[in-house]
Amino acid sequence: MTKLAFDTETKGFGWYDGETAFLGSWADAKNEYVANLLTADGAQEYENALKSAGTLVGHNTSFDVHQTRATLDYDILSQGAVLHDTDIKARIAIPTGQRKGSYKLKDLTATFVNEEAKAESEAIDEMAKSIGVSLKETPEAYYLVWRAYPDVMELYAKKDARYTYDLDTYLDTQLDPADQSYGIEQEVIPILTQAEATGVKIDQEVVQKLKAEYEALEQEAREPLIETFGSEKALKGEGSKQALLDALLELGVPLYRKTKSGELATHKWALQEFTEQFPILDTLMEWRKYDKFLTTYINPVDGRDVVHTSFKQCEAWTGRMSSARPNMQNIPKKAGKEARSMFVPREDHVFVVYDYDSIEVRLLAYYMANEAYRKLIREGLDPHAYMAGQIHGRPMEEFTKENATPEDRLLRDIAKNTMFAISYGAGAPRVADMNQIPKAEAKELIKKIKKSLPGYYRLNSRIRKKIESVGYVNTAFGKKQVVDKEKAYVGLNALIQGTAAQIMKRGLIQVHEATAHLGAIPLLLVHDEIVVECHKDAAEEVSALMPDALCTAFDCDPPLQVEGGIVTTNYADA
DNA sequence: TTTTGTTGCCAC
DNA sequence: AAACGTGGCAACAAAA
Repeated sequence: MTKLAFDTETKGFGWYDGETAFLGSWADAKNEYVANLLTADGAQEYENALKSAGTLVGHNTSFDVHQTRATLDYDILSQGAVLHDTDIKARIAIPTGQRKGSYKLKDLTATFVNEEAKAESEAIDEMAKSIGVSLKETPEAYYLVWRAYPDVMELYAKKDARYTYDLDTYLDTQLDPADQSYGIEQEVIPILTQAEATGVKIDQEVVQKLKAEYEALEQEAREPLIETFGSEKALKGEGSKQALLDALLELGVPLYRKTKSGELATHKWALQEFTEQFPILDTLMEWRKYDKFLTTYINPVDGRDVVHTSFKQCEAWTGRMSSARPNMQNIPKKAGKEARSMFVPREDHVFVVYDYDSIEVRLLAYYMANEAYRKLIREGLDPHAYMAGQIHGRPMEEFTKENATPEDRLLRDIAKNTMFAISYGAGAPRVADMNQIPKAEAKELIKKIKKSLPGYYRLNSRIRKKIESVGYVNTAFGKKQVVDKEKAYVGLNALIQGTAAQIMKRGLIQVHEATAHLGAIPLLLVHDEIVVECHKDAAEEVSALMPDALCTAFDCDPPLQVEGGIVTTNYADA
């Protein structure tokens, strides 16, 4: 079976809104081809070419699959061809940190395969300018450029397919055989594509209810603010940042924290310590919350039946995924968790939701290789209660969820927060902030926790040495996590988070393998959480299969564990 | 005018 | 001694 590289030229990102493709191009080992997808003949020719391939290579393949499905009503995934993606392959073979420059097709090609690629993207820019459109602003600009200069655009479309083919060939020589990462990514591609294509159903009734509710809350918070500040200039509109600052200083709020650029900061960390003396600050923070809720979470779903997010499989250098347009990975859970109730299963369907239980802590225990700490977690004891016990020199039982007094419960939570912060490489100032304790105390806390983690120093110095000598650490699956030598303190985080991200991807693959025959479709991936949609009749079976599929993604001591189950109502109840 | 940067804040 | 990591996005501000 032949290998083909393929590409589509499109009118925009909104394939689900009819912003379809107008050109399809493809390349085999020798030749390049292009077809006008707006004609029946061209569309057929493109479809036939795709169908003939045993291996298909794209750059950001998911997007082209969506475009092809939307334009030709032909689903590449149904054909069973092996899919490759040069964007993802490049990010594995030449990791972020090692590569300077972007992972765009033409940039990669110019660096590794053919220098003239760079000139072409500039030439398209020029053509766009000559007809007065901006490629950045309006994706439809590509269409307009094609209409104005069809021959040139068609030539470039063919070249894109050629570049993709040649880049793929080159990248194959750069993949490290000891690194399993690309194989994992490759299997994830079609699963994510299906998730994007299916999308998540929105309950408009709930959207409208929440919208009205939050608009009222916003109004309610706004009034006292306007009264105190003298006008609404301090809230929104031109000059509002300065106006707010002026108003707060006028009130006598002794702001002192600085932003990155040296201005006085007004973020919640800067405000919270003065709320007792100036209750209006609480109102301000509330108002911001309502405003954020409306603009960021309500707007993108207002009036939509289904949202189709776009997953970026390897965007983060740690290997984590990200989600955009809209970002489905930062829907509020604590602050305004009602937002999640807008996302619902389709009729007669349910969500089956599972997430890995404390995966970072488990991986930390695994890597520290200390039997006592491993055992603690293996036996299901609370590692944060243990840590609180170590810090305060008391038995851990006094800090467990069941036994702890409210004060001790607080101490346990501080220990927990600090654990997370440490694994992210945080220093004393940040720990002091998040726990609302003095900096000196935070420093002491960090020290005690590190000392109570048997094997922590050994692990950390091993990671630092590795970074200093080769510039990266390897995840459990061999992925290179390039770490700046100046910032070696993030090495532990790179290892833990990178490994966790890959476990999630393997879990996703196994869940798909185990449940696809039941009609289950993974819809959302939120770092350590997976949301699958399936018919209610299949729910029990899917739910029974998922824990094992997820937990066997990586064999470690202590073993992985998940929690979750069936949700019939909405995402908020997960 | 358009583009790019900054601030603040949501998630894990 | 000091250092929190990864993202996306809205709104505003400044530069081109």
